[in-house]
Amino acid sequence: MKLVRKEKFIYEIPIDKELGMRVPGLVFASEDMIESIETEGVLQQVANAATLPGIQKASIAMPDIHYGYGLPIGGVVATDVDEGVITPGGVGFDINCGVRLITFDISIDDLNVDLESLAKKLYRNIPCGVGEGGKIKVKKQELKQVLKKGARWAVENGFGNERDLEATESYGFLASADPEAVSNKAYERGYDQLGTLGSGNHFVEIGCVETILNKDVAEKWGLFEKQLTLLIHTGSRGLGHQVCTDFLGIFEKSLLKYGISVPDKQLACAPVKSPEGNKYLAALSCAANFAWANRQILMHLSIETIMEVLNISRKLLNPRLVYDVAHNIVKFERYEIDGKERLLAVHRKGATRALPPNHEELPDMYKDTGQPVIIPGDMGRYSYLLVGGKKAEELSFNSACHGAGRKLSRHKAIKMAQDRNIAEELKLKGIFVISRGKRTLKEEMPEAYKDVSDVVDVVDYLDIAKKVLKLRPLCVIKG
DNA sequence: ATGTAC
Repeated sequence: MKLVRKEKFIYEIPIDKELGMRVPGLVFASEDMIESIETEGVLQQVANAATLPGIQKASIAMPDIHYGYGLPIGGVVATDVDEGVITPGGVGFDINCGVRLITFDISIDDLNVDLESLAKKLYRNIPCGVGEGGKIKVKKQELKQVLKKGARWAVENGFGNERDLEATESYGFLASADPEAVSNKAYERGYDQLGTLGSGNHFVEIGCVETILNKDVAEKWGLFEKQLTLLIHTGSRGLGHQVCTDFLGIFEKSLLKYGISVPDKQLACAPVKSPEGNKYLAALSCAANFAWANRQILMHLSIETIMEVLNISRKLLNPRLVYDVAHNIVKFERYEIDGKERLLAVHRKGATRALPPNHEELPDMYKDTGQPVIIPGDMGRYSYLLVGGKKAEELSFNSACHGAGRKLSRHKAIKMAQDRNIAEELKLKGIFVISRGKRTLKEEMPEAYKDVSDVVDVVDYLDIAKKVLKLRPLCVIKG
């Protein structure tokens, strides 16, 4: 695949008419990253996405990009709502997979419990693992309310407060949700999965602020060094997975009907303004709302556990949600294209929204600074908090990276880890990890990922999002 | 990511 270096950290895949590319590909990465990206057929996926009807400006790849279903994970594709398509491959199976960061009014110097007992208690109280349900069980009518209201449903049912909604992307729900668009099969998978973690790269992590990198913003956001933090990464579980599966099937059949040809079947799509496209948007929004309710409940369960173990009141602990971001989603957003304002369906698949200062969609508390952008790394090193930058609109439809990005496939990681005891290795570094699945820790070992610092450096340099602080993990719960 | 295969 032809790749042209345009300037530092910006590479272009020129338009290949034979392939049917409508726009170029655009890759944000360092020279070192380009080498690993080029080997996996990932760039072919970036080019394939550029053939989608209605795509605007470029098929965009973030520095944490890696091979995915249809489109790479770490991709941004914006299509015109009137002339373009919507595609499940551009969102991913785990609809509204995302991450939220919570801070506490407590320094790790004042922590009077050992981390191991905190990890054990969290593991006991957080349902985790593939296919696992939790204690919260809802019937169909109630689940419909969840799908309609998102995080608000959780708040109305005692899991959090109004301020949490202010500090959640889209205030924790998409109004385009229609519970009638969701299949019975998806409902079946959702009844007992509210407030559950799942598996794979999902986690609940207690950590602390290691280094402040932007004193001004950190101060405005009330963050300080050695501050105790909570990071939660999960999505819409089986329900969202089923919604994705359902519509991949529907779109594969409707391709012919709409005369759309795609270079890869996994790019199955439909016009945004078709009955199929509308229904996918309605169902995807339900799954997104389920995920926001899920993270809201998980936050509540985690905070209750921390209060119990630390034997501290809520008032003293003072849990505060910094922000909740979605990194697998499609959103309708307005952008100026060739001097004309247009409504675009911005697909972010493993990409985080990064709104710059003064953006109209920002809540008042983040108007002057820009949006908090949360970038989790691997469980053995660190994670980052950034803030939306000035070049995000011009370069990436207000999107940044979403994590460290896989360096090894799950299969390769397991093979390489062999008989190693990853939990024991991390314990030597002072990080207590408990996982339900035997293989999960091998798949998720630090070496399976790029160094998140290198990834974050790229978006920081390009002013897509600027670094605010670095977090360090202390105990991690995984599925 | 995922009732890791319907």
